[in-house]
Amino acid sequence: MRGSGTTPDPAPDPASDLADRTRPAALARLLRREILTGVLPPGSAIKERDHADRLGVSRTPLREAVRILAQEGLVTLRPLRSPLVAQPALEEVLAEIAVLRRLELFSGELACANATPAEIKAIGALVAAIARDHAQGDRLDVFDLDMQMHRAIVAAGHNAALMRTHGEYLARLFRVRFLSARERADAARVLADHDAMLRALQTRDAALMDAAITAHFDGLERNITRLLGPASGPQADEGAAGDAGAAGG
Amino acid sequence: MRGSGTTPDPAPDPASDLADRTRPAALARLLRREILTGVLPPGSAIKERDHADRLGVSRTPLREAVRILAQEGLVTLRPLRSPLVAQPALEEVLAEIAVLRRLELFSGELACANATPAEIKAIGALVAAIARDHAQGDRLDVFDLDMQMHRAIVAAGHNAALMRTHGEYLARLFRVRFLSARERADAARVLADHDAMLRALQTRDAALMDAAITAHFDGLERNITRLLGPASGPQADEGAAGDAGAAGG
DNA sequence: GTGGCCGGAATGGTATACCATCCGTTCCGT
DNA sequence: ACGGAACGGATGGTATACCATTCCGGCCAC
Repeated sequence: MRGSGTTPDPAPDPASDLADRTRPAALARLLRREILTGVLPPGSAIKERDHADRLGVSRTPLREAVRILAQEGLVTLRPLRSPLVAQPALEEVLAEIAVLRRLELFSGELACANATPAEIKAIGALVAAIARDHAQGDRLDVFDLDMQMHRAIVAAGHNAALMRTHGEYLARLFRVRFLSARERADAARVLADHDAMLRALQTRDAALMDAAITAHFDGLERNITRLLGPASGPQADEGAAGDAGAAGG
Repeated sequence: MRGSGTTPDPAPDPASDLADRTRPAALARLLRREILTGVLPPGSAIKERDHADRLGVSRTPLREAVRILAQEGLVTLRPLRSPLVAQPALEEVLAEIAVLRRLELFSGELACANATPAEIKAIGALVAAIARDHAQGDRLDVFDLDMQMHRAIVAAGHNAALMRTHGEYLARLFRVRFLSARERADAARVLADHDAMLRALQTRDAALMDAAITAHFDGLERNITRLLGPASGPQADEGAAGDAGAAGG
């Protein structure tokens, strides 16, 4: 394409799937990563000129990238002022988790009703992969696979709108879910939840699915409340996610 | 043709307040209106140069406006090709309605738990206003008030994320909900549903709220399936919303 | 000493010129 | 006569110059 470009643009990104082709999407991915890993701390300004220059692109595509991140909730736009890296309060995060919970509960119902054998099989493979990687302590892979699994369940519901909205909430809560996934205390429960979800699909047991998802989200809310609740209100947890994610760079 | 002051105005941004002032937002509102009223029919291309010239702005803000509409689902973007006015299939519309139903069910639960007396009173006023206007045959006012009421219930749940996502779905389904609202056959049921919702709030009766919302959406799905199901598929219903939308206010 | 006003720098918003890609058409070759 | 490759127009994507607004620092008046 453009000879001069030489954007780093490497492959491994946990968050998004279809973003490969357009430049704003690639920039959004890059910035998203920097936000989620703490390179761009919450509350910091994203000046168009600076970052466009830094990334070797013009302001136009960078601007679009910022808009994408804004709609994902990772940055907040202010008229005539620099966009800021979002700094969601615990209350707002919990509100989003509550919605995500409902979305996944709905997905679970739909999946139990509509999932094809092939989809169930694929989800089973993901569950197995998660358990395997977890045994090896590969937290990042586990996190990625976990997200894939949840996406697969939603996809198995065969509701395009639900998939889209669910994906938005996953992106929005990426950081917070990452923080929760670092907690290994409840690993056994998480794996049990996954297993229950799989069995629910196999037996078309909507009630079991509901229970498993509920347990999963109860755990997530518990972790988040503990991690963000007491100490950190505004100034989140910088170093927390920093080392783990920064590896990609 | 449209009076300047009296925009029906789907107002798809319940959460973000800053939508009024910026130029792309204003352009998006304009284009949204043209799409929903059928001036820009589904499937038609939105050429940046043409519309920018027509509206007397440059391509840059118009481009942003198109992106806004794309995220609302009213237009579909294609890489390196003109954006198209979206042409959702019945299946996709039903999928979105299914999600909206879940969002409102959740809202209903939250509202029953968290609504303040003042909020309940305001919702009661809306219910009364709807009944009154309906008796006078003022369909457009009814439609607008109905949307306000649903928004108010969601707002009474005090979950900002839910309000935002709910607003997105309302905007996305604006046209289809409008079509349904034109049907007066089930008017009595609609009014009964509203009354039941209000009573549910007043008595904090989550089960009743659930039943009322379910009935409401069953009716919506029935209407939509009947209206869009047999004949129209791809080429929707142009003239339908065209003249009616003009009067709003 | 303090408060208000003014001016310049910084920065997002907009306009516009240029480039890359896609599509329809045409023209050549078989 | 038909098919494919090349040309040209149309159109979205990108870069960049310019404008408007905001913020901040310093100056002046009180």
